[in-house]
Amino acid sequence: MDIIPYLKTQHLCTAEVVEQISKFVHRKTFAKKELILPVENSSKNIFFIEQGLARVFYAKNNKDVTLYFLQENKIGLPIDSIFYNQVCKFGIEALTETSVAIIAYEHWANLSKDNPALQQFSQQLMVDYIKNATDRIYNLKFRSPRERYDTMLSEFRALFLHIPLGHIASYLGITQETLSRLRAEK
Amino acid sequence: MDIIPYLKTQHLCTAEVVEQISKFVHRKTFAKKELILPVENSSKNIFFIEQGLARVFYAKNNKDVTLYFLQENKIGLPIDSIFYNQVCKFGIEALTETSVAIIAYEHWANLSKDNPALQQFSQQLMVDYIKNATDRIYNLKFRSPRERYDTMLSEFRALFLHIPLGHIASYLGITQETLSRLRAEK
DNA sequence: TGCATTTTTTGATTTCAGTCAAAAATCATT
DNA sequence: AATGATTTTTGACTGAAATCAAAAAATGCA
Repeated sequence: MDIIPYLKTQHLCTAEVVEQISKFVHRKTFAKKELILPVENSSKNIFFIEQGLARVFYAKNNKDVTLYFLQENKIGLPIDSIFYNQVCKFGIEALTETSVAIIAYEHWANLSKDNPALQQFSQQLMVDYIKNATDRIYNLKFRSPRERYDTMLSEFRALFLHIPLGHIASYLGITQETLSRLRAEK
Repeated sequence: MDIIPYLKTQHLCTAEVVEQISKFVHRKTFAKKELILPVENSSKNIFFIEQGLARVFYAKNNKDVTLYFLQENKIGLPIDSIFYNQVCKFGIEALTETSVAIIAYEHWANLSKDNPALQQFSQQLMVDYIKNATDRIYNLKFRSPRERYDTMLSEFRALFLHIPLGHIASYLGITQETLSRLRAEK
Protein backbone atom coordinates (compact mmCIF):
# COMPACT_ATOMS: atom_id res chain seq x y z
CA MET A 1 0.00 0.00 0.00
CA ASP A 2 1.13 3.52 -0.67
CA ILE A 3 2.82 4.84 2.43
CA ILE A 4 0.65 7.92 2.80
CA PRO A 5 -2.76 6.23 2.88
CA TYR A 6 -1.18 3.52 4.98
CA LEU A 7 -0.11 5.97 7.63
CA LYS A 8 -3.60 7.41 7.51
CA THR A 9 -5.14 4.03 8.22
CA GLN A 10 -2.82 3.78 11.18
CA HIS A 11 -4.24 7.05 12.48
CA LEU A 12 -0.75 8.35 12.71
CA CYS A 13 -0.88 11.51 10.76
CA THR A 14 -2.62 14.77 10.65
CA ALA A 15 -3.21 16.04 7.15
CA GLU A 16 -0.35 18.38 7.75
CA VAL A 17 2.14 15.69 8.58
CA VAL A 18 1.05 13.64 5.62
CA GLU A 19 1.79 16.64 3.51
CA GLN A 20 5.26 16.91 4.93
CA ILE A 21 6.08 13.25 4.61
CA SER A 22 4.98 13.31 0.99
CA LYS A 23 7.49 15.98 0.31
CA PHE A 24 10.35 13.76 1.37
CA VAL A 25 9.22 10.46 -0.08
CA HIS A 26 11.05 9.23 -3.10
CA ARG A 27 9.57 6.20 -4.81
CA LYS A 28 11.34 3.53 -6.72
CA THR A 29 10.35 0.24 -8.24
CA PHE A 30 12.70 -2.70 -8.14
CA ALA A 31 12.61 -5.73 -10.39
CA LYS A 32 12.73 -9.22 -8.96
CA LYS A 33 16.23 -9.96 -7.65
CA GLU A 34 17.22 -6.34 -7.80
CA LEU A 35 18.95 -4.97 -4.74
CA ILE A 36 17.00 -2.34 -2.87
CA LEU A 37 20.01 -1.98 -0.62
CA PRO A 38 23.30 -3.72 -1.45
CA VAL A 39 25.27 -5.35 1.37
CA GLU A 40 28.07 -3.36 2.94
CA ASN A 41 26.41 -0.14 1.94
CA SER A 42 25.91 2.88 4.15
CA SER A 43 22.53 4.26 3.33
CA LYS A 44 20.72 6.42 5.84
CA ASN A 45 17.35 5.94 4.25
CA ILE A 46 14.40 4.01 5.50
CA PHE A 47 12.72 1.69 3.03
CA PHE A 48 8.99 1.30 3.27
CA ILE A 49 7.71 -1.60 1.16
CA GLU A 50 4.59 -0.33 -0.52
CA GLN A 51 4.03 -3.31 -2.78
CA GLY A 52 5.74 -6.62 -3.28
CA LEU A 53 8.05 -8.64 -1.12
CA ALA A 54 11.68 -8.34 -0.13
CA ARG A 55 14.19 -10.04 2.09
CA VAL A 56 16.86 -8.73 4.40
CA PHE A 57 19.98 -10.83 4.11
CA TYR A 58 23.63 -11.26 4.90
CA ALA A 59 26.02 -12.40 2.19
CA LYS A 60 29.67 -13.24 2.54
CA ASN A 61 31.96 -15.56 0.63
CA ASN A 62 29.50 -17.86 -1.07
CA LYS A 63 27.12 -17.91 1.81
CA ASP A 64 23.82 -16.12 1.80
CA VAL A 65 21.58 -16.01 4.85
CA THR A 66 18.12 -14.48 4.98
CA LEU A 67 17.57 -12.58 8.19
CA TYR A 68 13.90 -11.94 7.67
CA PHE A 69 11.31 -11.12 5.07
CA LEU A 70 9.73 -7.75 4.48
CA GLN A 71 6.12 -7.88 3.51
CA GLU A 72 4.04 -4.95 2.42
CA ASN A 73 3.78 -2.04 4.83
CA LYS A 74 6.96 -3.05 6.59
CA ILE A 75 10.07 -0.97 6.89
CA GLY A 76 13.67 -1.87 6.27
CA LEU A 77 16.10 0.12 8.37
CA PRO A 78 19.90 0.05 7.89
CA ILE A 79 20.54 0.16 11.63
CA ASP A 80 24.31 -0.01 11.35
CA SER A 81 24.51 3.05 9.16
CA ILE A 82 21.80 5.20 10.67
CA PHE A 83 22.63 4.69 14.32
CA TYR A 84 26.27 3.63 14.35
CA ASN A 85 27.79 5.24 11.29
CA GLN A 86 29.07 1.93 10.04
CA VAL A 87 28.51 0.19 6.75
CA CYS A 88 25.43 -1.92 7.02
CA LYS A 89 26.22 -5.62 7.04
CA PHE A 90 22.94 -6.68 5.58
CA GLY A 91 21.32 -5.93 2.26
CA ILE A 92 17.73 -5.87 1.00
CA GLU A 93 16.69 -7.74 -2.11
CA ALA A 94 13.41 -7.59 -3.97
CA LEU A 95 11.87 -11.05 -4.25
CA THR A 96 9.13 -9.94 -6.56
CA GLU A 97 8.69 -6.68 -8.38
CA THR A 98 8.60 -4.32 -5.45
CA SER A 99 7.74 -0.68 -5.06
CA VAL A 100 9.48 1.11 -2.26
CA ALA A 101 8.96 4.48 -0.62
CA ILE A 102 12.36 5.81 0.36
CA ILE A 103 12.78 8.53 2.97
CA ALA A 104 15.96 9.90 4.47
CA TYR A 105 15.98 8.87 8.12
CA GLU A 106 16.89 12.40 9.09
CA HIS A 107 13.63 13.71 7.70
CA TRP A 108 11.64 10.93 9.25
CA ALA A 109 13.17 11.65 12.63
CA ASN A 110 12.48 15.35 12.32
CA LEU A 111 8.87 14.78 11.47
CA SER A 112 8.53 12.30 14.30
CA LYS A 113 9.89 14.76 16.76
CA ASP A 114 6.71 16.81 16.63
CA ASN A 115 4.38 13.95 16.12
CA PRO A 116 3.78 11.54 18.99
CA ALA A 117 1.71 9.22 16.82
CA LEU A 118 4.49 8.85 14.30
CA GLN A 119 6.94 8.30 17.09
CA GLN A 120 4.65 5.68 18.51
CA PHE A 121 4.64 4.02 15.12
CA SER A 122 8.42 3.96 14.96
CA GLN A 123 8.60 2.48 18.41
CA GLN A 124 6.12 -0.20 17.54
CA LEU A 125 8.25 -1.14 14.53
CA MET A 126 11.21 -1.64 16.79
CA VAL A 127 9.24 -3.55 19.37
CA ASP A 128 7.91 -5.84 16.66
CA TYR A 129 11.40 -6.36 15.43
CA ILE A 130 12.68 -7.28 18.86
CA LYS A 131 9.74 -9.58 19.42
CA ASN A 132 10.48 -11.39 16.19
CA ALA A 133 14.17 -11.64 16.95
CA THR A 134 13.69 -13.08 20.43
CA ASP A 135 10.96 -15.47 19.34
CA ARG A 136 13.23 -16.61 16.59
CA ILE A 137 16.07 -17.43 18.93
CA TYR A 138 13.61 -19.32 21.07
CA ASN A 139 12.42 -21.29 18.09
CA LEU A 140 15.92 -22.08 16.91
CA LYS A 141 16.81 -23.41 20.34
CA PHE A 142 13.71 -25.22 21.48
CA ARG A 143 12.02 -26.41 18.36
CA SER A 144 13.15 -28.76 15.63
CA PRO A 145 13.67 -27.73 12.01
CA ARG A 146 10.52 -29.64 11.19
CA GLU A 147 8.46 -27.69 13.71
CA ARG A 148 9.92 -24.40 12.62
CA TYR A 149 9.10 -25.18 9.04
CA ASP A 150 5.55 -26.22 9.85
CA THR A 151 4.93 -23.05 11.83
CA MET A 152 6.36 -20.90 9.12
CA LEU A 153 4.24 -22.68 6.54
CA SER A 154 1.06 -22.14 8.50
CA GLU A 155 1.86 -18.50 9.05
CA PHE A 156 2.99 -17.59 5.58
CA ARG A 157 1.70 -20.35 3.36
CA ALA A 158 0.51 -18.39 0.36
CA LEU A 159 3.43 -16.08 0.48
CA PHE A 160 6.19 -18.61 0.52
CA LEU A 161 5.17 -20.55 -2.48
CA HIS A 162 6.99 -18.12 -4.72
CA ILE A 163 10.18 -17.71 -2.76
CA PRO A 164 13.26 -19.79 -3.67
CA LEU A 165 13.67 -22.61 -1.20
CA GLY A 166 17.20 -21.56 -0.33
CA HIS A 167 16.02 -18.31 1.21
CA ILE A 168 13.44 -20.05 3.35
CA ALA A 169 16.01 -22.63 4.40
CA SER A 170 18.58 -20.06 5.47
CA TYR A 171 15.90 -18.13 7.31
CA LEU A 172 15.00 -21.32 9.16
CA GLY A 173 18.63 -21.96 9.93
CA ILE A 174 19.07 -25.06 7.78
CA THR A 175 20.39 -25.89 4.31
CA GLN A 176 18.31 -26.10 1.23
CA GLU A 177 18.89 -29.84 0.99
CA THR A 178 17.69 -30.42 4.52
CA LEU A 179 14.57 -28.38 3.87
CA SER A 180 13.91 -30.30 0.69
CA ARG A 181 14.12 -33.54 2.65
CA LEU A 182 11.80 -32.19 5.33
CA ARG A 183 9.21 -31.47 2.73
CA ALA A 184 9.60 -34.86 1.10
CA GLU A 185 8.98 -36.89 4.23
CA LYS A 186 5.33 -37.23 5.22
CA MET B 1 24.99 2.87 39.24
CA ASP B 2 21.88 4.27 40.82
CA ILE B 3 19.36 4.96 38.08
CA ILE B 4 18.82 8.60 38.96
CA PRO B 5 22.43 9.81 38.79
CA TYR B 6 22.86 7.57 35.77
CA LEU B 7 20.07 9.29 33.90
CA LYS B 8 21.64 12.58 34.88
CA THR B 9 24.97 11.58 33.36
CA GLN B 10 23.06 10.75 30.20
CA HIS B 11 21.69 14.31 30.18
CA LEU B 12 18.26 12.90 29.93
CA CYS B 13 16.47 14.49 32.77
CA THR B 14 15.53 17.83 34.07
CA ALA B 15 15.55 18.01 37.85
CA GLU B 16 11.82 17.82 37.66
CA VAL B 17 11.72 14.58 35.73
CA VAL B 18 14.28 13.04 38.03
CA GLU B 19 11.97 13.88 40.86
CA GLN B 20 9.09 12.14 39.14
CA ILE B 21 11.02 9.04 38.23
CA SER B 22 12.24 8.72 41.79
CA LYS B 23 8.69 8.58 42.94
CA PHE B 24 7.98 5.48 40.90
CA VAL B 25 11.22 3.61 41.39
CA HIS B 26 11.09 0.62 43.64
CA ARG B 27 14.45 -0.93 44.50
CA LYS B 28 15.22 -4.51 45.25
CA THR B 29 18.37 -6.50 45.79
CA PHE B 30 18.66 -10.02 44.50
CA ALA B 31 21.05 -12.67 45.69
CA LYS B 32 23.17 -14.65 43.27
CA LYS B 33 20.96 -17.10 41.36
CA GLU B 34 17.80 -15.42 42.49
CA LEU B 35 15.22 -14.73 39.82
CA ILE B 36 14.62 -11.09 39.09
CA LEU B 37 11.91 -12.18 36.70
CA PRO B 38 10.81 -15.84 36.53
CA VAL B 39 10.12 -17.39 33.14
CA GLU B 40 6.54 -17.47 31.90
CA ASN B 41 5.69 -14.51 34.06
CA SER B 42 3.73 -11.49 32.95
CA SER B 43 5.36 -8.52 34.57
CA LYS B 44 4.88 -5.07 33.11
CA ASN B 45 7.84 -3.59 34.90
CA ILE B 46 11.14 -2.50 33.49
CA PHE B 47 14.24 -3.67 35.32
CA PHE B 48 17.17 -1.33 35.43
CA ILE B 49 20.33 -3.05 36.67
CA GLU B 50 21.96 -0.60 39.06
CA GLN B 51 24.67 -2.90 40.31
CA GLY B 52 25.73 -6.43 39.57
CA LEU B 53 25.16 -8.68 36.62
CA ALA B 54 22.21 -10.65 35.32
CA ARG B 55 21.26 -12.80 32.39
CA VAL B 56 18.14 -13.02 30.29
CA PHE B 57 17.35 -16.63 29.54
CA TYR B 58 14.90 -19.14 28.21
CA ALA B 59 14.29 -22.35 30.10
CA LYS B 60 12.17 -25.29 29.07
CA ASN B 61 12.32 -28.97 29.85
CA ASN B 62 15.87 -29.38 31.05
CA LYS B 63 17.28 -26.89 28.62
CA ASP B 64 18.45 -23.47 29.61
CA VAL B 65 19.61 -20.94 27.06
CA THR B 66 21.05 -17.55 27.82
CA LEU B 67 19.75 -14.91 25.44
CA TYR B 68 22.04 -12.15 26.59
CA PHE B 69 23.69 -10.66 29.61
CA LEU B 70 22.62 -7.51 31.40
CA GLN B 71 25.46 -5.44 32.74
CA GLU B 72 25.10 -2.41 34.93
CA ASN B 73 23.01 0.44 33.59
CA LYS B 74 21.18 -1.84 31.21
CA ILE B 75 17.47 -2.46 31.17
CA GLY B 76 15.55 -5.71 31.01
CA LEU B 77 12.19 -5.37 29.36
CA PRO B 78 9.55 -8.14 29.30
CA ILE B 79 8.53 -7.33 25.75
CA ASP B 80 5.95 -10.10 25.47
CA SER B 81 4.01 -8.87 28.47
CA ILE B 82 4.32 -5.14 28.06
CA PHE B 83 3.61 -4.90 24.36
CA TYR B 84 1.69 -8.05 23.52
CA ASN B 85 -0.13 -8.98 26.72
CA GLN B 86 1.37 -12.42 26.71
CA VAL B 87 3.36 -14.23 29.33
CA CYS B 88 7.00 -13.47 28.84
CA LYS B 89 8.91 -16.47 27.57
CA PHE B 90 12.21 -15.41 29.05
CA GLY B 91 13.28 -14.83 32.63
CA ILE B 92 15.99 -12.75 34.27
CA GLU B 93 18.42 -14.25 36.76
CA ALA B 94 20.92 -12.49 38.99
CA LEU B 95 24.42 -13.86 38.36
CA THR B 96 25.94 -11.95 41.23
CA GLU B 97 24.27 -10.04 44.01
CA THR B 98 22.37 -7.50 41.96
CA SER B 99 20.48 -4.38 42.83
CA VAL B 100 17.64 -3.49 40.52
CA ALA B 101 15.52 -0.40 40.07
CA ILE B 102 12.04 -1.48 39.14
CA ILE B 103 9.57 0.86 37.47
CA ALA B 104 6.16 0.07 36.06
CA TYR B 105 6.39 0.49 32.32
CA GLU B 106 3.20 2.51 32.37
CA HIS B 107 4.84 5.18 34.49
CA TRP B 108 7.98 5.16 32.43
CA ALA B 109 5.95 5.63 29.27
CA ASN B 110 3.97 8.47 30.78
CA LEU B 111 7.08 10.28 31.87
CA SER B 112 8.67 9.71 28.47
CA LYS B 113 5.69 11.21 26.74
CA ASP B 114 6.62 14.69 27.90
CA ASN B 115 10.33 14.20 27.81
CA PRO B 116 12.01 13.88 24.43
CA ALA B 117 15.36 13.06 26.02
CA LEU B 118 13.92 10.15 27.92
CA GLN B 119 12.16 9.00 24.82
CA GLN B 120 15.43 9.24 22.95
CA PHE B 121 17.00 7.11 25.64
CA SER B 122 14.32 4.44 25.29
CA GLN B 123 14.75 4.42 21.56
CA GLN B 124 18.48 4.03 21.86
CA LEU B 125 17.96 1.04 24.15
CA MET B 126 15.87 -0.61 21.48
CA VAL B 127 18.28 0.25 18.72
CA ASP B 128 21.12 -1.21 20.74
CA TYR B 129 19.11 -4.32 21.31
CA ILE B 130 18.39 -4.72 17.62
CA LYS B 131 22.00 -4.11 16.75
CA ASN B 132 23.10 -6.82 19.15
CA ALA B 133 20.50 -9.24 17.90
CA THR B 134 21.39 -8.81 14.23
CA ASP B 135 25.12 -8.90 14.87
CA ARG B 136 24.60 -12.06 16.82
CA ILE B 137 22.80 -13.79 14.01
CA TYR B 138 25.60 -12.74 11.72
CA ASN B 139 28.18 -14.19 14.09
CA LEU B 140 26.32 -17.44 14.50
CA LYS B 141 26.12 -17.87 10.75
CA PHE B 142 29.46 -16.64 9.52
CA ARG B 143 31.90 -17.27 12.29
CA SER B 144 33.03 -20.45 14.00
CA PRO B 145 32.41 -21.23 17.68
CA ARG B 146 36.11 -20.61 18.25
CA GLU B 147 35.93 -17.13 16.70
CA ARG B 148 32.77 -16.27 18.58
CA TYR B 149 34.35 -17.30 21.81
CA ASP B 150 37.50 -15.32 21.15
CA THR B 151 35.54 -12.19 20.34
CA MET B 152 33.39 -12.56 23.40
CA LEU B 153 36.46 -13.07 25.51
CA SER B 154 38.14 -9.95 24.23
CA GLU B 155 35.01 -7.91 24.74
CA PHE B 156 34.03 -9.12 28.18
CA ARG B 157 37.13 -10.76 29.55
CA ALA B 158 37.00 -9.57 33.14
CA LEU B 159 33.30 -10.02 33.38
CA PHE B 160 33.06 -13.56 32.21
CA LEU B 161 35.49 -15.07 34.62
CA HIS B 162 32.78 -15.40 37.23
CA ILE B 163 29.98 -16.69 35.11
CA PRO B 164 29.28 -20.44 34.94
CA LEU B 165 30.58 -21.85 31.71
CA GLY B 166 27.22 -23.28 30.77
CA HIS B 167 25.67 -19.84 30.44
CA ILE B 168 28.44 -18.60 28.22
CA ALA B 169 28.19 -21.73 26.12
CA SER B 170 24.46 -21.44 25.58
CA TYR B 171 24.85 -17.77 24.77
CA LEU B 172 27.44 -18.73 22.16
CA GLY B 173 25.17 -21.40 20.79
CA ILE B 174 27.24 -24.41 21.79
CA THR B 175 27.29 -26.93 24.63
CA GLN B 176 29.31 -26.58 27.74
CA GLU B 177 31.51 -29.53 26.77
CA THR B 178 32.32 -28.02 23.41
CA LEU B 179 33.25 -24.74 25.04
CA SER B 180 35.43 -26.51 27.53
CA ARG B 181 37.28 -28.20 24.67
CA LEU B 182 37.66 -24.91 22.84
CA ARG B 183 39.36 -23.46 25.85
CA ALA B 184 41.63 -26.47 26.30
CA GLU B 185 43.05 -26.45 22.80
CA LYS B 186 45.78 -23.87 22.25
C1' DT C 1 40.75 -27.61 57.31
C1' DG C 2 37.87 -30.95 55.47
C1' DC C 3 33.60 -32.32 53.46
C1' DA C 4 29.94 -31.68 50.18
C1' DT C 5 28.33 -29.51 46.32
C1' DT C 6 28.93 -27.47 42.06
C1' DT C 7 31.46 -26.73 37.99
C1' DT C 8 34.62 -28.07 34.55
C1' DT C 9 37.12 -31.29 32.01
C1' DT C 10 37.95 -35.51 29.60
C1' DG C 11 36.66 -39.70 27.07
C1' DA C 12 33.89 -42.63 24.01
C1' DT C 13 30.21 -42.80 20.97
C1' DT C 14 26.44 -41.22 18.10
C1' DT C 15 23.78 -38.50 15.23
C1' DC C 16 21.93 -35.00 12.63
C1' DA C 17 22.56 -32.06 9.37
C1' DG C 18 26.17 -30.30 6.13
C1' DT C 19 28.78 -31.01 1.96
C1' DC C 20 29.56 -32.41 -2.58
C1' DA C 21 27.75 -34.07 -6.73
C1' DA C 22 24.54 -35.24 -10.06
C1' DA C 23 19.83 -36.02 -11.72
C1' DA C 24 15.21 -34.33 -12.14
C1' DA C 25 11.96 -30.85 -12.34
C1' DT C 26 10.53 -26.31 -13.04
C1' DC C 27 10.65 -21.89 -15.13
C1' DA C 28 11.66 -18.36 -18.50
C1' DT C 29 12.45 -16.77 -23.06
C1' DT C 30 12.65 -16.85 -27.86
C1' DA D 1 7.28 -26.12 -28.37
C1' DA D 2 12.26 -26.17 -27.59
C1' DT D 3 16.25 -24.60 -25.50
C1' DG D 4 18.75 -23.09 -21.74
C1' DA D 5 18.87 -21.51 -17.07
C1' DT D 6 17.47 -21.94 -12.60
C1' DT D 7 15.65 -24.44 -8.80
C1' DT D 8 14.66 -28.56 -6.35
C1' DT D 9 15.38 -33.19 -5.25
C1' DT D 10 17.98 -37.28 -4.38
C1' DG D 11 22.10 -39.96 -3.08
C1' DA D 12 26.42 -41.03 -0.77
C1' DC D 13 29.57 -39.57 2.39
C1' DT D 14 31.66 -36.70 6.12
C1' DG D 15 32.31 -34.39 10.05
C1' DA D 16 31.60 -31.23 13.86
C1' DA D 17 29.36 -30.95 17.67
C1' DA D 18 25.86 -33.25 20.74
C1' DT D 19 25.14 -36.72 23.98
C1' DC D 20 26.11 -39.72 27.67
C1' DA D 21 29.00 -40.81 31.38
C1' DA D 22 32.47 -40.38 34.62
C1' DA D 23 36.67 -38.22 36.58
C1' DA D 24 38.90 -34.11 38.14
C1' DA D 25 38.95 -29.54 39.84
C1' DA D 26 37.11 -25.69 42.06
C1' DT D 27 34.13 -23.57 45.24
C1' DG D 28 31.58 -22.80 49.36
C1' DC D 29 30.64 -23.32 54.00
C1' DA D 30 30.39 -25.65 58.52
